[in-house]
Amino acid sequence: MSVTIRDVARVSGFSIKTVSNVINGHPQLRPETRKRVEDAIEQLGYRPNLSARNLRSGRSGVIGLIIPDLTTAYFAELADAVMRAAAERGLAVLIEPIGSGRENELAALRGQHRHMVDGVIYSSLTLGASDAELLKGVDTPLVVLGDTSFDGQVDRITMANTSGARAATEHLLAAGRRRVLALAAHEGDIVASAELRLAGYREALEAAGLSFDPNLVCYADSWHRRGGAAAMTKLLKDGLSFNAVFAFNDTLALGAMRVLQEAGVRIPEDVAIVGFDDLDETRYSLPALSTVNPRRDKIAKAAVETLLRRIEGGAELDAREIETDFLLQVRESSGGALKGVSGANSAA
Amino acid sequence: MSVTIRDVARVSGFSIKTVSNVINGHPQLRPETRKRVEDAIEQLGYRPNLSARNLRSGRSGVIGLIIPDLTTAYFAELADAVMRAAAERGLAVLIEPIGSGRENELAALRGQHRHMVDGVIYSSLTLGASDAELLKGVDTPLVVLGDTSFDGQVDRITMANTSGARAATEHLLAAGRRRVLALAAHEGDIVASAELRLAGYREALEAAGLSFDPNLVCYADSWHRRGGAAAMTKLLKDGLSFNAVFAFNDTLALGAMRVLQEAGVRIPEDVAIVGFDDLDETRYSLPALSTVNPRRDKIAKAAVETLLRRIEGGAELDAREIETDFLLQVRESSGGALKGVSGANSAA
DNA sequence: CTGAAAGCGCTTACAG
DNA sequence: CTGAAAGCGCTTACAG
Repeated sequence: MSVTIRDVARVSGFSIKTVSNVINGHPQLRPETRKRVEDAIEQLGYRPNLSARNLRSGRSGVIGLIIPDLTTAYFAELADAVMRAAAERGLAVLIEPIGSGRENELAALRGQHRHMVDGVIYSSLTLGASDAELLKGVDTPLVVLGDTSFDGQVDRITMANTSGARAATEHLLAAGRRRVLALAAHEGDIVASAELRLAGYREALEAAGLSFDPNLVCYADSWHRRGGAAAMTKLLKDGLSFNAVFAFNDTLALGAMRVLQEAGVRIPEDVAIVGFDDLDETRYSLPALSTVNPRRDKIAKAAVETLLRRIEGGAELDAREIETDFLLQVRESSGGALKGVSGANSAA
Repeated sequence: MSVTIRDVARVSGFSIKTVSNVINGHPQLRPETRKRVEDAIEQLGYRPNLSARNLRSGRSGVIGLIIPDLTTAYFAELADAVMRAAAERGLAVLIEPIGSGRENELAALRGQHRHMVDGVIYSSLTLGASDAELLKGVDTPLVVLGDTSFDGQVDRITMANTSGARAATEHLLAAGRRRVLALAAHEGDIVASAELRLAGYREALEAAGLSFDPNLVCYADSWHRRGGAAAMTKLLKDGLSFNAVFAFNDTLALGAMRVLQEAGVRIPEDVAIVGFDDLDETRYSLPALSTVNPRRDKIAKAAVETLLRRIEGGAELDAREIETDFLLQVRESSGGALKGVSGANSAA
């Protein structure tokens, strides 16, 4: 019923092979031939059948994206970025939300969609360095997004946790704040990124000649708004003194900011705040939240490119690790008038 | 290189046809035959090649979901629900975020992924009744999610806008509040749902014997937090008197609530608030937001079932319109102790 | 540059 | 119940 390459061949007067050459953009074609074939394609409304093409080529043109869920802003925005990057390379994305927990993550690696996709981008929270063997055993091309190193055994894209955190802290210190609270969380196993961001925080203190005060490091019991709010409530009750906050992610920052404001603390006059992630909503909070933009666009692009390279190159290829740069997004919560600061790009 | 049905036939000692029968669960098979084939499948680790199956059957097992974007909480949660519903029917979902604007929406109907999907679920903001012809012209099976009626020409799933809004308003009135502000927005062309919700609001007033006061209907200039905040700021400045707010969506409610609290208004003591959508974050706001749960789970399930019916039944089938029910989710912002109220289910 | 033919892995009438 | 064969629409050596 639908138009096939055969119809195009018949109408254009050329062979199937020639039509195929036109479709696939082979260079050695007489312009006139190309033109006539294209006219026939246009006239018939021909579109290649992807199932057939895939059957032949062994590819599907679809990549998988494994994330915990789509309702957390962070992952929704990550998915959005990956879809855009994939679209640019003509790929479609099949999202597999797997819920939280280590078992789910492991199960996803053997998921049912594996046979529909050419490769998988896998945003992992719970896998650790000791799982490198496991990941190598996966026969689907795989790129991991995450902060845990797998000793160069798996393709991985990561964000500038340490340098981004350092820049955020330095920005607060540069404004004259000397008591910068570090607000982190333990929940889940995202510990890797918390450690890296803490390291950046300490680097900034050191560079400024300030000593590290463990009392200024606070752990919320979740990475969400509520966790940030609860932690800040406790800190205020305890009477801790500080004039700036570097929260390890935006939702912690938003929760903490909320509690500070309810307590009559002015932001940024009394306490300046910077978050991490640059979620869309940070632009709309009151005041707008300063934050570290981890360049999800670049992460997504690097992930897609790396996956494509792996799909084409096969398992023998050496694993690649890429760390993208960051952008310090200065908004109202930490000053306002300052310009954004660019981060350095480093790769391993 | 990979295991094919042929290998299974060889190892099991049966013909390809018999193996195929086992895979596709045909009933007329000797248990022993089935067992031996299944053993061979197990032993070889055979998995059907979907491209081949799709080429043969003309199906892909993938459905498309067209939404404006994935970074808006509402659509992220909708996408999540659709993926769950699809997974239950063995389908994968290809999300196509198309940005906002009528042109993008129209373009998406002819999108490049159309040939990879068996059908499309389309969450439309800007299409109107006059576009029914256009939608009928789409040759891909299509189910629309939205509040605009297409005169029964297109399969459509919609939520209980009017009865949900009525229940929300009645809940506020039942608590003794007599000046209930209706907070809506104009932006985009989501006007259809705004009108339906306003109708529910008016029904509730009427049923309670109260007259409708146009001054209590307020339009923000966007459906987002910021719009709700700006509108509420203006209302407070104008000195409008009210003791309850029914916001037409959750983000408007959250923005308004924020401004009220900053102005020292206690919630729910001074002003009770109810939103619409039951976004995940409403559970974590301070206070937790009461809201109308539009049962995205049911909407998604109905959409997938209806699409499957259309895919199998073809274009001759009569179009189906389904309105799902709702659940009033009473939380802290409007009282707290009250139980949730179930909505009636109606279908056209 | 172009044509005829094989084959990707599967399902499904058609015969037994 | 089961087997041999055709064909879904495409790409790609292989010959010209």
